[in-house]
Amino acid sequence: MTTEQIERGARARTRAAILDAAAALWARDFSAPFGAIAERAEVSRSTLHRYFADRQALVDALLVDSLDHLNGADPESASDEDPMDALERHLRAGIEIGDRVIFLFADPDRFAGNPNWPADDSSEGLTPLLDRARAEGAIAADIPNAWAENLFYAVLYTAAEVSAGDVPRHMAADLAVRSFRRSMAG
Amino acid sequence: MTTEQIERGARARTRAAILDAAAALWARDFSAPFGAIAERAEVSRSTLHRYFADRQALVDALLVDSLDHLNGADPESASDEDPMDALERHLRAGIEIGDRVIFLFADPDRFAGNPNWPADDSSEGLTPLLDRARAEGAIAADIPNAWAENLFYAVLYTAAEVSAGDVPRHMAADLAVRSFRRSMAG
DNA sequence: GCTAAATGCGACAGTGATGTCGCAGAATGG
DNA sequence: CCATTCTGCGACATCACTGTCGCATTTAGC
Repeated sequence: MTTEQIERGARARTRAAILDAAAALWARDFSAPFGAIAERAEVSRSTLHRYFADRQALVDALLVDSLDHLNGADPESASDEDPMDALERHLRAGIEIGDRVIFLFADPDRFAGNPNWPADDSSEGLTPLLDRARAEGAIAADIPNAWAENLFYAVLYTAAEVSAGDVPRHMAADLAVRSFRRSMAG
Repeated sequence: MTTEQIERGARARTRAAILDAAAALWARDFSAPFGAIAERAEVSRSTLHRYFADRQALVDALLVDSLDHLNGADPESASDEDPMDALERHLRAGIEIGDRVIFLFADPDRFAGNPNWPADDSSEGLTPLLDRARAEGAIAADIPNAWAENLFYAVLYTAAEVSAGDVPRHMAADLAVRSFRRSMAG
């Protein structure tokens, strides 16, 4: 390969395959060993180590990659958009990349202390959208953000879960949206 | 100790303490080592091994114990009880034993192939209650059991999760009940 | 076709968890 | 008070995963 920083072509594809494999396995079992990830990605363990020197490197890379997926799959909402519609888009986008989301949120303190993990101050994440939705009455006043946000990801998680079974993904997504909207209603 | 099968007294308490410790740790990290569980249970690793010969033995014991908790904490509903009320009692009972529930349902195929894991045939688990609730109109006709059941445990999981934080347990339970009932409404 | 990069294979030592012991002290029950 | 049981401590071999090599082979670029 050339000396450029940004990988592309075959190398980028291999890297993506490894991240996909890691997300798929670590979503279910965060203790899945490197060997299993390599096998799933159809690379040798040696190659995996050439892309990611150690476990921490792969965890970090998958963390930022998953966050990119989550944000990138869902363009920022216009400030005049209905916040509940924005949440719905965010939910549907998340279901499309289920493994990444499960990896991110399966264990709430998996990335505690990781500099790449977004701090959960009130200006980040879902909070502004939830606040706006509550101001509009789409979320009942007595539902705290902690519950709304956790339930959001639980519903997302469930949809990703169910669509791995016999419920088609689009149907799971519809059910998820419907369940979340009704859950939040006052 | 005598030769009786059923343990009681101090030995039963030690056993229960170990199971509690395992549930608490494994709920967050299933790869938590035996040493950590022993420490949390305030027993030596040797003693832990005297109660449960190997990891699999403890996993199995915790599985059946958690299922017992889940079912036992919730007396069978009278057949004339409103099915949605029965589900609510089941949900509230589950939240009381959050760690056990998280341990049971954090990874849907953690116990795949385990003979103690209830087969998901339609005559078991929540299915009869869900069917009755749907017949009464408390659950919309177009919500499949797969979604209802998975969402039930997701809501339960979320309540257990949130009540480990700054939301008091009774409030989390109320939010969970409310969210589930509204999610299912037609 | 030639060169350089990328990959697979196998080996290696290091590490942490596991499961098994024996022994000595503490707790328990008659 | 004595015998039995339970427990903690530390040692031990074993195992699986990890991270690092060197070398041979394949692949890709010019």
